[in-house]
Amino acid sequence: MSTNCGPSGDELARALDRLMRRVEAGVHLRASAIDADRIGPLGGMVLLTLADLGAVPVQTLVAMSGRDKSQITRLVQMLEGKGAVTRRRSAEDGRISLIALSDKGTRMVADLRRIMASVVDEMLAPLPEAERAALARTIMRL
Amino acid sequence: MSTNCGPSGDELARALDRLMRRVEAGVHLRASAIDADRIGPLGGMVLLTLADLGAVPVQTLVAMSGRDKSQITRLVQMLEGKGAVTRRRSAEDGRISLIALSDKGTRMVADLRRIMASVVDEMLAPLPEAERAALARTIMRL
DNA sequence: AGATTCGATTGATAAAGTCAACTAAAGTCG
DNA sequence: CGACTTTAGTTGACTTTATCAATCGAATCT
Repeated sequence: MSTNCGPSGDELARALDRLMRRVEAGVHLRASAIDADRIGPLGGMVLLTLADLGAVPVQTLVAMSGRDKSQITRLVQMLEGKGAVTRRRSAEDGRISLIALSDKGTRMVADLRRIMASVVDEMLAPLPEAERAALARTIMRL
Repeated sequence: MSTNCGPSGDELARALDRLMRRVEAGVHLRASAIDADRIGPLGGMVLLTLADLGAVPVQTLVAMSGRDKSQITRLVQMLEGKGAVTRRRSAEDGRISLIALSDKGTRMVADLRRIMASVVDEMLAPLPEAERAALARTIMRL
């Protein structure tokens, strides 16, 4: 498959890994500031996913997060308890309960994104503006 | 300077966040395949950090990971128990114990990187080769 | 020296994650 | 239709990971 990829594939993965570790650590350090509602990192991840996808069944959140379904069930219960998400039964399929952001959840996502943006900004500060823009365009294409 | 940044800063953060969530989920799903030695995701993170930095005190790993020092202490004990890292007291400062990869740990890092690279490759497959190279160059500059 | 700071570790406890068993709604096929 | 299998989601028991305060010993500071 990747026969003519040369060494760049490995290099890229390594660089991306390093970047991700830095972002991860940065986010983790600011966790207490970020996570005022105590929804945890996975909770934040799920809210962001919901912001991307709209109302989805639990199983979609399972697929997008790669976690166990029981964990997602309990996480959604917690988020519902905190008023961050709402659920309604699907009309077509009675087994499915559709999860969506509430107004409060939407506000929480906005906060999350603001803080994430500040972490990323800080991390990408050394890059010239042009390159940052190019990076944004490239990544967004995925 | 950042006043005329426009929406790109936020967009970039959002795109990067989405990419990271995907990589995270991809890695999580392959966890059982990746993590033959059962060192956990944080264990892998620490090994990769050690591969980047060489022999470092525990507190450096704390700073790089953003976790609690006690957690890192126990993690290092576990990694030492599995033969992935070695430790020796610093000659200059007797409080510091320097952690470094063992031969086995180095092999584990190679494995980790190989699998990470395959996940990333798969994820970046839709990009044309030229853009992937540009991306690698940009990220490596950080 | 005595007090203090700093790197690292331990203990107790809370939170997150895992695995198997279970309920109920859909789909399958005689 | 009515037994069957499958699918979405939930629950229970349990393991692992993370957190927070307290501690220990080696440096540092008057």
